[in-house]
Amino acid sequence: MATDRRLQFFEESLQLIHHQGYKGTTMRDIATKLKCDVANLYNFVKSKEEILDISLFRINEEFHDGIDAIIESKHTPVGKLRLITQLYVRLTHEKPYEISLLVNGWRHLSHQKKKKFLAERTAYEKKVQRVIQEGMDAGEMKALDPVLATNMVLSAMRWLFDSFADQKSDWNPVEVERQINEFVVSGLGV
Amino acid sequence: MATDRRLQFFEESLQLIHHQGYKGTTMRDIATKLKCDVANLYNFVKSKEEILDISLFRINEEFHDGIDAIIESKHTPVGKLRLITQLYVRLTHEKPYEISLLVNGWRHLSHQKKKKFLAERTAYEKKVQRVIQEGMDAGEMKALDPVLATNMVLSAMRWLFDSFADQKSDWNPVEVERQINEFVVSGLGV
DNA sequence: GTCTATATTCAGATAGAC
DNA sequence: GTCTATCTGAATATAGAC
Repeated sequence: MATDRRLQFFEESLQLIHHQGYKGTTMRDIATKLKCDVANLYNFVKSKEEILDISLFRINEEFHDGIDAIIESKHTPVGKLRLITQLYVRLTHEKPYEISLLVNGWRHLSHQKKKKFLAERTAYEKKVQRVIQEGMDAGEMKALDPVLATNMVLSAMRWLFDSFADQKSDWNPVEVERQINEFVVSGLGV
Repeated sequence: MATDRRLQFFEESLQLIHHQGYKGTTMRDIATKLKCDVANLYNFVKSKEEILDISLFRINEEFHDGIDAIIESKHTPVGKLRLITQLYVRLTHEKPYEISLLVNGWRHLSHQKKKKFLAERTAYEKKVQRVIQEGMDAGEMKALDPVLATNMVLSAMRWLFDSFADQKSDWNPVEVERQINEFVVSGLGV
């Protein structure tokens, strides 16, 4: 089917981009993987840039929608933080190559798109920061610098996409999530 | 002086590589920054690849030597882990653009060099893992998966190079290190 | 160490036939 | 949707004069 081919095009592209980087992946590399000619690829996107744009902003929106749902929920700050790490682990397990774009690929967006991405990223980091700040105010978490604490929590999970993308690793995502939460919650806990 | 120019060449190169990526940085970009012609750059290195090779393996060795000194010291596992995070924060503060290579740039090493780098990195992650394992065995740290715990601890600091490289941020590295240790030690603590 | 060429290769993208 | 052929620009690197 036509859309199957399109789907395969995006899948193979993102895998190559993860392993070789965006600039290190050529349209020829992708065509070779799909066993077709370079010209074919332009049936699916009108430029190489579109592969990055479309994939990156789609996963970005999915992640941010998830965070918003959690923040609007009725949970304690610690409970919300648990759900946020759970969301991140689940998304990363399901779509490691997409998450790879949020970690590394974004640097190669065009100037305007990069500005948009970074503004959104900052806004969502602030939302997580607010959860942590509330936890500190409520005495549920120890008083660290909230910016620093937010960076540590989010960064502590930023190796997962690489590990989930790797065929040789076979973490159980539920167990990973449980242990990450134990680390993060007691790391911030009073 | 001649070596000044060479030093400046490496500094500007690494800054550009940090911001634009290795493949995204051209010899032309570097020449423009140095206000000289592209041909000049080949006075300092015989290829673009050498910029990466030389800088990356130099900082790698510095980091690994530091870890070895800590591991051979007479400290408890928690004490050693503290010193390792302290070393990482200090190095990252002093040389954010070099650390950027260890986090991202390594992917663009040639096949053989990449193999060598990854083998060394794995070996040193195992050394840190052994410290954490000893902490768990001694009852100083809670029983998490040691591989997972090691990844979380190291990954939790992996945003610092980006922040230290950024002119707008002005973290106090000593205070950063203190808070990271509080997070990490109580994150792993029983 | 610095420049002015210039060789060579490779990348993204398009035209047009089937 | 697929191919062949091709354009255009850009990138690494070198030769050789000053």
